[in-house]
Amino acid sequence: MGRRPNDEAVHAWARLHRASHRLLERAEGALKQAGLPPLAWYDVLHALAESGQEGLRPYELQDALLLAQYNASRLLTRLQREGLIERLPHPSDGRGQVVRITRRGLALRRRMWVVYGGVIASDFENLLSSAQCVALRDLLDPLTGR
Amino acid sequence: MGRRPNDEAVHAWARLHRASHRLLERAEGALKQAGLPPLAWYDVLHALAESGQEGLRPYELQDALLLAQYNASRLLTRLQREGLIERLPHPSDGRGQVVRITRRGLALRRRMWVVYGGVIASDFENLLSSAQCVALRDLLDPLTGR
DNA sequence: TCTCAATATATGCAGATGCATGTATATAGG
DNA sequence: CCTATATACATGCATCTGCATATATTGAGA
Repeated sequence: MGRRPNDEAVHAWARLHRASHRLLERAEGALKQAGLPPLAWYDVLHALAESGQEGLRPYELQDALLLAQYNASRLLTRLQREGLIERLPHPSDGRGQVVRITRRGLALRRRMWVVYGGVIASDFENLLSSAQCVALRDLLDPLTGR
Repeated sequence: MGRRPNDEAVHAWARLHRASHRLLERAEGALKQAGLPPLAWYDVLHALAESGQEGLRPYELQDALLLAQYNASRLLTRLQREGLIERLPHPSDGRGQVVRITRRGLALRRRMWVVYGGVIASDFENLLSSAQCVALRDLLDPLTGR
């Protein structure tokens, strides 16, 4: 574990984080400029929309979105306060709850995707061919694993 | 700008950010566990060390590290408080200052690199061949530009 | 059934961040 | 030289985040 990384690795490492940082900044900026909430809200709404009316447990959202437990808890509180999600007590597990997206949440998700998807299209897809996207994905694949 | 991104792009986008997020989390975790300051401190110390005794203007650091102006200002305040850098009034530009790393700063940078470089080696270089690092870098290159 | 460790979620507090704005100096145009 | 605008940096305030810890419930085993 105490090894020294070689130059190629260090440069690739730096570029990876720089690219990610810049792109996220763009996306956040575009959302803000459109008067919309931050990306994290979209991620939650998207995951919940995909889960259908089954909804998700908060800990499932944590895992899916790489959120810290306390961040998930408070993020859900904010979304709930805006009427974008609902939190129901879990029928069989008294410790937990089930989170579901509301119609308002679905509507906001759609409005956010117009902006968010637009950034992905113009600032990302625009600069990479489809094959490059696949190649990038394959290269990053081993890094994503846990 | 209002276009819809295709699937390959969306997946690659997601993986890029997920990989970056996970790796940074690892690095931050390793530093914290070693009782060392966060990555942002390393980035500043590294940039200043590279700049030699010339030092850098705060706005140069902002550009190099993609920091918001107010973040840079406060980050430098913290580093200064710990004696890791010094801020001198700029000789010819009365608005500005010159930031230089101290010997303490150089020493901390070295200690941080042992841990940080170790993470890069084990969690990144370990999973990608040298050629893959180069390929990754090339793919990300167009995304880095401004 | 009682106890204990593990799991699910929430929260107080301190520190970090974003946003708007403030202060000072520099530079360009008349 | 004077004024207007741009640049460099700092900061008050509200929000968000991390960290530690609290609360409730479940499940496994004695």
